[in-house]
Amino acid sequence: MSELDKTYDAKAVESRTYQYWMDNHHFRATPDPNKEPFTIVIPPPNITGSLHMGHALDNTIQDVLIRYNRMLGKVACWVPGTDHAGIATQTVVEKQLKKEGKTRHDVGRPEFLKLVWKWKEQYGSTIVEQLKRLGVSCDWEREAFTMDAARSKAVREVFVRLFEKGDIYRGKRLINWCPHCLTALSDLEVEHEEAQGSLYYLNYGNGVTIATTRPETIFADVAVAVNPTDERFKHLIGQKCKIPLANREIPIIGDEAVLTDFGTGALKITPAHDPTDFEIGQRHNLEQLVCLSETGKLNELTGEFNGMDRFKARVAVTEKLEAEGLLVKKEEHLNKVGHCYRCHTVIEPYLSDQWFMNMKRLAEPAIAAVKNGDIRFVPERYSKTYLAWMENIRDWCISRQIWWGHRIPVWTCENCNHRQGYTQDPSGPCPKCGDARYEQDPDVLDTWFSSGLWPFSVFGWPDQTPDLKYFYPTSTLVTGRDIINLWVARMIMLGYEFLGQKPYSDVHIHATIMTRDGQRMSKSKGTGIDPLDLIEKYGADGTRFGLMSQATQSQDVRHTEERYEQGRNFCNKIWNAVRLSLSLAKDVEFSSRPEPTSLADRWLLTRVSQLARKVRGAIEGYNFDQAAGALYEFFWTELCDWYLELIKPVFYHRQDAEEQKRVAQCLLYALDHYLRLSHPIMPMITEELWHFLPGERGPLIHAAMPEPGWEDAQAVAEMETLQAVVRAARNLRAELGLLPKQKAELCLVAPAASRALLEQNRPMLEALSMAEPLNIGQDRPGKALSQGVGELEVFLPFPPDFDLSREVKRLEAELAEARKLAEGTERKLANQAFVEKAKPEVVAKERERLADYQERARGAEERLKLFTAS
RNA sequence: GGGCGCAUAGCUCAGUUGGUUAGAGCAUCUGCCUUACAAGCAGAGGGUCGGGGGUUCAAGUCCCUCUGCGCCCA
Repeated sequence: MSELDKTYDAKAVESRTYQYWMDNHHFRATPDPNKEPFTIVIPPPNITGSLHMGHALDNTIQDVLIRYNRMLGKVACWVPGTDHAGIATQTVVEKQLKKEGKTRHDVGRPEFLKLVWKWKEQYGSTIVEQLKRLGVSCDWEREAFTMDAARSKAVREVFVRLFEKGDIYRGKRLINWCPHCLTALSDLEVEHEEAQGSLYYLNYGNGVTIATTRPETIFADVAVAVNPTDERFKHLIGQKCKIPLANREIPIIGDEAVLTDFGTGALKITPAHDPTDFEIGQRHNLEQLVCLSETGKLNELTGEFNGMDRFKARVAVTEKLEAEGLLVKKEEHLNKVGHCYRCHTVIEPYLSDQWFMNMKRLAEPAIAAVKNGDIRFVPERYSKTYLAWMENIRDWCISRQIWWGHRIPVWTCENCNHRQGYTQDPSGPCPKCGDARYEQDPDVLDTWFSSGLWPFSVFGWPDQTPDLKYFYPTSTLVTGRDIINLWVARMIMLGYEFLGQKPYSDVHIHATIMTRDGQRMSKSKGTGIDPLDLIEKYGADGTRFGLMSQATQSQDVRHTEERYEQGRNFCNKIWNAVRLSLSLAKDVEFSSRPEPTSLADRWLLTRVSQLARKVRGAIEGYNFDQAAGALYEFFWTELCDWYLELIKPVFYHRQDAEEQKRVAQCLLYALDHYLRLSHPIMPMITEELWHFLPGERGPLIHAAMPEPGWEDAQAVAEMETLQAVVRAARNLRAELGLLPKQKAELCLVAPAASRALLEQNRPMLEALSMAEPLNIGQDRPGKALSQGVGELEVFLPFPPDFDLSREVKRLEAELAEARKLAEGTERKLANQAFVEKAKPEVVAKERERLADYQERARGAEERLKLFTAS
């Protein structure tokens, strides 16, 4: 293999590595009965979308899981795909038409759909291409689209089966209507926002004053309701009052749903325009009068206001009421108003014929699954969000009055009105009357209907494909909390209903990435961050590392660019350290069983093993920040700052070929393990470097994930002592203002027992603390700076003109600190309750600590005497 | 109104089941282009863990309460 480039070029590394994987089909997942599957279905991004930070985080997590499990030897299958995004896509194409001065009705349904498909072919894969820049290892040969033939087949099958069971039905109900998009929406597609409005008090005669936020709907009033327990009004129940302006008499009824402390306690009932009123109306068998049109304008029922927009009408009606003296008063009022999730228009509760799915029955097994742990939310708290929704679930309005989407597969006979669902377009006569004229329902299905089938539709269901048998149920779903009910809940319900099994075992809900000041990122406000810009600046591996280092189990993380910069710097560090290592280990063969002879080697390999344990545990527990943190700490601090520095003398200043080989093999072994452990998070740089290591190397993407192995606790303890000595020496050198390369005499004073350790590691100590000469003994030198390290002491002799008072001050501080700690510990141990009640090992530890503090205090005191005595 | 979450160094965040002197990155200060890396090296400073109360031998961690912020559901 050729030489490693002198500088790390993320762009070059990333494009050639990704190409290498693609060319060799390394992402392909094929069922293998001898192996365990590990499966993830991607949350399909909208074809209208472009990559944002949420996608970047979501997909990096999925890629980490997929790559990790692939390296565990499983058949890792990550199915990618996109969602047709009904309203969003239709709107995009309608906007295009509008530029030509046309509407979709001008071109007609078939022609319009052709245009949408054309748009999809042209732009629909933008986001998929952007995902590839992140380095994700989806099995691209499995790419699915919610409206392709296979997915459409699943949609029809599900619809028809539920329709035939009676679980999908048509009904006239109060639904959420968007007067701008001109379609029904489900409850979950309405965003409630607080808005400052007014509460109008209107005189309805007969001593009744009602309070309403919507005076423009009085024309559709059919009753006034009071609470039957309300002493003020109960005598009026059964009497009548009169709608102002409309001058229509309506009954006064009693209903427990009326709140006595809201407004006046009397409520006008408009069943066709308010959900609460609708229910009250049903209980009392009231008429449902409609006073608004589909576009939110008042209709002929309102007389002179006919044709006026609902918000203008609110003002106009109020003015007229006031003019006629029927407006009693007007108060400021804060209320929650529903808005369309797509266009932000105020939603109108609207009486309309729609298709609904009965959810109660479907919800049962889905609730049980989460309660009994069959499906696990990580973090666990999100199961509450899910259960709260599911346990109060209402029927799902699944029909949309748009054209782009899965058209409802129900045909109605024009002759006998017989309705039938068809999995394939009907070709024969009506099964009821034999008439050949029937028409398909014009509506399409809610987009979430098809995404709800995603975990099995992507494997070819309803066909019993080998893929379906092997990969379903999938392993983990990774998504954001905003679509737990919208999407996750529906997948679980439909999974149990049609496959009789859960769609996945784990649902990992990751944090939402917010702006720096904690706001939701928004395209319209321009506060969004484009992940592609980050990739451009910091590389995909650097960006991924930055993302993972922030991937905690908290609710939100605020975006700061420093994390990605850290990721980039880290990649650069890895690149350079590998470059140095390869130069040191030149011509050395790789060994999977190196001989860790020196203390440093034993320590390093122990740390490698511990790292493997940490990384595996962290990824398996969805603690990606911990995995990233452990990888960073090991590599930067332990491998680079310590190990590489202390083996340099072996190669630069000593000529022992055997020693060099042993050390190089330990180093290569550590790198080999390290690249494998960090591959899931930083796949491209690691794959590239992997091939530069000596030895037979297949693709890293399919290499085995290291397991914890050989460990030597004593080596770690000894190494920690030596590190402390070196730190103390450097500290003292800084105190004296010595330049880094300036050698200076250093004295280490230690009891005989620890002196052996120091002697054995003399070269390391000399090199890392620039000591020359290095004296190891038991006598304290006179005029020297000093610092205690456990039972050891480090002395740095100083020149004659050195200001003693400074060192005295330093030692006094050291003494005071040690005494303070010792006293605190003494107090603790003197407390009988502590000694009796605390666990024995805690007490024992505290005793050890006390001895250590006392030792330190004594040392500092004695060293201080060296100055003050003379 | 109900539910969930957050508040720890100047900034962004870690801190397992309560148990060393509460950590990291960035920023700051000092000194270094030391033959892998200035996207770097060595050293340093910086926190009464939002306020109050409680449980406990022991609380950043558990309980209650208040304040501020965010999200979800009605």
